[in-house]
Amino acid sequence: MTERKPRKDAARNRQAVLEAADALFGRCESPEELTMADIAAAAGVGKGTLFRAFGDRTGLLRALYEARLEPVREAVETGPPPLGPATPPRERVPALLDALLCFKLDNRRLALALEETGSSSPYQAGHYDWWHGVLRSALEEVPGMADAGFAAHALLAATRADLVERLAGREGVERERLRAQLAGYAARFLTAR
Amino acid sequence: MTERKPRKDAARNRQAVLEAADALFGRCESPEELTMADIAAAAGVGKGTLFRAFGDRTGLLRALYEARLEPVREAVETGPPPLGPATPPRERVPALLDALLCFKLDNRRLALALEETGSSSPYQAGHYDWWHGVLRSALEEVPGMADAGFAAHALLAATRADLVERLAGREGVERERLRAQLAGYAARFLTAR
DNA sequence: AAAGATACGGACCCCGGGTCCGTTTTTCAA
DNA sequence: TTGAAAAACGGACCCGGGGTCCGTATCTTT
Repeated sequence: MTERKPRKDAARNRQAVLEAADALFGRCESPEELTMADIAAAAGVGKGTLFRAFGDRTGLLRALYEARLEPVREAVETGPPPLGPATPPRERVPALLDALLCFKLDNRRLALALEETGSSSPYQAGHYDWWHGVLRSALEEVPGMADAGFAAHALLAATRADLVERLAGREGVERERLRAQLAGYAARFLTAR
Repeated sequence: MTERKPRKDAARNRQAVLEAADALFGRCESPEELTMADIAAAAGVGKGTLFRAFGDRTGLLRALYEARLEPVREAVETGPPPLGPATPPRERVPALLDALLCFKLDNRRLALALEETGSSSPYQAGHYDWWHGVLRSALEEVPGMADAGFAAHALLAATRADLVERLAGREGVERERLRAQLAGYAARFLTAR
């Protein structure tokens, strides 16, 4: 047993930081102008505390992201159709992509901040592998689907945070239109052969 | 006439920097550990010179990238099939994607460095818009293709530098296999309906 | 050849991520 | 209840890298 329950103040501060950061990311324009010191200040906490709780900037971003993602993850793993595991693949694949797109739209700044951290992100954040695994297995069940692994990567790439930011942000494409476009793209891919 | 021809030493130094940086990016492991000071030193030049010539880090990266891309650009704009403009779209689209993939494979570090600069890159680097324009017009000529603009974005996303880095680098997928996978993906998308 | 224009280069500035350590709070056993 | 050990606090501090500045060197032009 290497688990020791954290001290009360530590838990409280961790929570405060999470909430403050969450709020700040929602407010700010671009995520890289949001400094660790800012977040610490907003949470009423010292920088040391922040780094002790999350290790580094990436750690904090990941924790935030993970918390936000949790409901989606649950819906995908144990929820009802069209997201849950009981859905037939031709229906589930677009549903997964749509859920991911909506998630990125709802968490633009955060996803952006996380995906542009260090080299070969977001491919080393745990959730990517999870998404890839789920999508891949769904694709594998589609008759005539070759290279489901690569296809999963390629489809996921269509929801990259910076692409979403460009389309929804800079070009002003509305949410529903973007969802429709992605759905159309996925549908075309799925109906092939 | 705002054009004035540059002084001889300026031109020489610019060239030296370009060559030094090019060599260094080929050699180094990950691009973010390659500092401006390093490049200046390798080129036998002061930091000031480097920044005067290229503005900032991104400027240098762009100049390098542009120089490397030039031949490809030419092949696409005025070359013979399957890359050139005379190619029928169903053949040209995969050819374009393959050329882009090969380019990224041949310039992994550089592409990586450029794509992870600042927020919403690489979508603000000029060459992206160019690729997107070319691919989009090719797709528009495919019968039954809806939303060619989005499709172009999505297909381009499948060649993102960090994805290529993960597949070719971390997972060790060989060049030919990766090309085949991308080709298969594109083919499936194109033959739909 | 000499002066005006342009470029050089490295010391210097700034800012943000990350660390350190003296102080404070919590925990827990006696 | 208490006191001492363990854990957390927080902000001054460090460091490295991008970018600037300006006195000096080089080129260009007449």
